[in-house]
Amino acid sequence: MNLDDITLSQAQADTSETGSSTYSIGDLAQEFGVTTRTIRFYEDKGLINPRRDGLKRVYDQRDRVRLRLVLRGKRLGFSLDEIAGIIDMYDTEPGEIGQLEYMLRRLAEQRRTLLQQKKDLEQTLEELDQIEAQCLKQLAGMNKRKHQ
Amino acid sequence: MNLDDITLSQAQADTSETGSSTYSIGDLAQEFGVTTRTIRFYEDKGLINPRRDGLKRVYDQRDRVRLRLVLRGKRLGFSLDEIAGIIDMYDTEPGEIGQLEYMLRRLAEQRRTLLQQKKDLEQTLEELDQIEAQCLKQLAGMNKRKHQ
DNA sequence: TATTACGTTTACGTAAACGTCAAGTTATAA
DNA sequence: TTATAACTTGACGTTTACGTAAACGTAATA
Repeated sequence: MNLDDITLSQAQADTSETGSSTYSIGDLAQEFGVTTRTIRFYEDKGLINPRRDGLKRVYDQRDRVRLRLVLRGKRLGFSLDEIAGIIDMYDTEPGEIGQLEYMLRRLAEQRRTLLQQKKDLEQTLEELDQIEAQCLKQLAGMNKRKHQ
Repeated sequence: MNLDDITLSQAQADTSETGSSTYSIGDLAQEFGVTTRTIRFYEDKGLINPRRDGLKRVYDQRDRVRLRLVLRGKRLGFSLDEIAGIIDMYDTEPGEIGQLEYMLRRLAEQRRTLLQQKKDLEQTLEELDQIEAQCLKQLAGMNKRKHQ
């Protein structure tokens, strides 16, 4: 395979992070380990809005970042609706003063949720440690008897 | 209302954390802010197994702790199936050595998941901070102009 | 004794988040 | 030119996690 065989989309994808590269739906699906159906579904829910080249969806860096945010939100257990609300905060231009105050309240609420999660997370991790210690102790005991 | 009006279940519930008190399904529902339907559903999924007094479900401390674990798992975004797997680790008596090693592998995997979540969480919190700073800056600018 | 409160099972309904065809278009490779 | 790969839009199916309604039992209260 020589250089002429490299497709345009592959070449552009290869500019990686830096340039204003674009991606096909398949590119993103592969990169993030999701199906194209999933990505289209997110578009349906208004989470991503790629440009079109004819019919085909063309994703740019901004779309890619949005997808990354969606997937991170999912790993944190948020619903797509909640994620939509969160991502909106990322790139909403808040015009009036009321909007700003509303946004600050939402930020505070979101922070509360995340801090509760952090507590839950740390408790769970501690408990895992205890269980693991128990297991190792048991295992050590069994090895001892085996070697007697 | 005098002391004779206090029902047995209320009196027992009042021994709070210490004693080997029992609870009705309604008691737990109220304490944890879920519906009785939810609690029965968790039982259906094998997450809780209360004793019975005739037909009525009677929950003890162990059941209560289990419910607490389920709800914490939910706040962390796990499915009920995943939660079942996690809770099982809490009170499984691992007899043989193979079981122990299997459990250690599961613990390690669970830890990986939680640590990824922690990363996601901290990133998100940082970004919230940035957005909030932006908001406050905007707001400060608007107040300045207003007082000129 | 009738009502109210709380409990039970059974069963159908529902929203979310996709999976899975089907049927067609477009561009590149053989 | 034909086949293959990647894309498109429906549209129906599926799993999860309950909600909701029906129809009934039981126990304390008015």
